Amino acid sequence: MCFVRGMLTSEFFSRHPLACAIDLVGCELVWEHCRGVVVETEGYTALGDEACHTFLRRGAQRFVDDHPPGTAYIYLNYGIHWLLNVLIKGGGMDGFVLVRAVEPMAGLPFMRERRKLPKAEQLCSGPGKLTQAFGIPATFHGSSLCRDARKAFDVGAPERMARAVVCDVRIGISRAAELPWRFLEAGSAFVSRRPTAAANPAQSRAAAFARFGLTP
DNA sequence: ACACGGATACTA
DNA sequence: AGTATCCGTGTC
Repeated sequence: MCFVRGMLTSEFFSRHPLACAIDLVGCELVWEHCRGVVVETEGYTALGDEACHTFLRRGAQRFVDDHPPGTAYIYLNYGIHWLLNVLIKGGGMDGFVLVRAVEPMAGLPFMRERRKLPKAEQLCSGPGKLTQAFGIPATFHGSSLCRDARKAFDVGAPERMARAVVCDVRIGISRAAELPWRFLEAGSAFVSRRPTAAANPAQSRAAAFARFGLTP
């Protein structure tokens, strides 16, 4: 994958879900006046992953069938929090990437107004927090993140993309929770939960790909 | 430690 | 219509 500064296209989301989850770390999430670097993601595969919505929710598989890669999959969790996922499709294995944490870069006054909290480290340090901070509405569910540059993912700055990545187990799920499919920017203070440093050493993006047998 | 809260997909 | 489950957050 060749990284050129600019909005990510459907091509980016037409690879293995874990490859997309790794490469989204360091990219920027853009939503109107708000912008931030993605520092934590989780990968979910439509097949062989009991934690993926396609495993129990009939509508989820229909969603995969009916939408192109790069479509936003937004759902309500615990009756309170809206969680932003991206549909990954067309790369041999379909699935989703859950955006779990973002380091705010622009639009912080808007985020503080919606979050009612002052500390920048906690504005977007969780999947429910970031959708609230960015003001991403549930009505965007089913819309493409590849169509409008004001509501999209951008490739991050080179120095940001060069930072090490940490692989850790996924968080907050009861099924298939042991899979190390959570990816964090090494050393980030903006993640939802810090990884256990000893068991999960930081590694290069290429090394993370190699760990899962992925090809760039 | 616990309360909060609603969509989805079951059973009947 | 009733029940079980769910990829979380804030406050106690």
